[in-house]
Amino acid sequence: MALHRGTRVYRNHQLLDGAAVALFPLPMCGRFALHASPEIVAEFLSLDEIDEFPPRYNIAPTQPILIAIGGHQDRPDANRANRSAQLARWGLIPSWVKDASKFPLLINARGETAATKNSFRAAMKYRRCLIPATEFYEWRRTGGGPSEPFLFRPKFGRPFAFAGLMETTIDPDGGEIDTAAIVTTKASGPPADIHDRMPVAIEEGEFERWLDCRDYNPAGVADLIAGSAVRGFEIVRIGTAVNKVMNADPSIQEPVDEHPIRSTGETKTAREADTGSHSDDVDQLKLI
DNA sequence: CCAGACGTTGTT
DNA sequence: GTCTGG
DNA sequence: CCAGACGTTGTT
DNA sequence: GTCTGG
Repeated sequence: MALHRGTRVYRNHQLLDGAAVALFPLPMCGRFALHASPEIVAEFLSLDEIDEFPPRYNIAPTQPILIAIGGHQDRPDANRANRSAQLARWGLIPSWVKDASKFPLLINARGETAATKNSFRAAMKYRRCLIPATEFYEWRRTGGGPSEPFLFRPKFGRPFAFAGLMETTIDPDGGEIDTAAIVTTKASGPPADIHDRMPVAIEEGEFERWLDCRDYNPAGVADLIAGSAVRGFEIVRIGTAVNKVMNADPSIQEPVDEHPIRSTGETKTAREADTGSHSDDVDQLKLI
């Protein structure tokens, strides 16, 4: 690990007059939830079948996550995509890695560069996947104080899907291990107030294209990443209980404030529309 | 040619 | 400060 | 992503 | 396996 750490420092800096200076300003998604029923998720992803799974409110790196793969309609009778769901460890391990313990945890892949990186190139070309979720979490770093957690949730009750990359590797015991990472891009709109990076979400109408690695190469899906916007979400500040992975019950999602501090999308939130409470939040309402 | 990295986020 | 575990 | 460890010798 | 640095 010392090697990697040293390398990172070296690559991000350049020696000028003997002093290390940053070459460029280094401007995510590290936690999410999935508590829709398996039936809803299967319908959402057009899966023929799906195993049971429990509701999870605090999914963290290294844990198993549900992913959907496949998608080319190679069955003549298929009007629904030929997809399947399975579990993968969150933290992608490239197939050529000999000792995963000496390799950093790749929970995110930068969408801007993933197609050219050794670690992601093959997955970007051959093993794109979707990662269903019902909410995700982001932390806002404040000056010196503790970071504040925020919940990003769709304004209308439906799951969404992250753009994911999947890889299969062989563990020391000879067993196959499937791993996955979430694709990220530069944050824009309201999410940018929380964090510089955000996960890429794929619209339902584009599931097929993202998953179909036979007919669409990385260039053929680049627009899904570049044009990604986290639309139709509201962003609410939540308590710090989410910080601890052990805290995994629904209460960790309870808002701290009365209203969402931000909303993404074209209109005011459903919640505000229902209650008619515009008030202080309206001027903070920003559109993507 | 061989050796060694292969990544993201964040920080200052 | 840095690494590991979840 | 955050939280929590970060070590050795020896013993049960 | 493939790329970069030396």
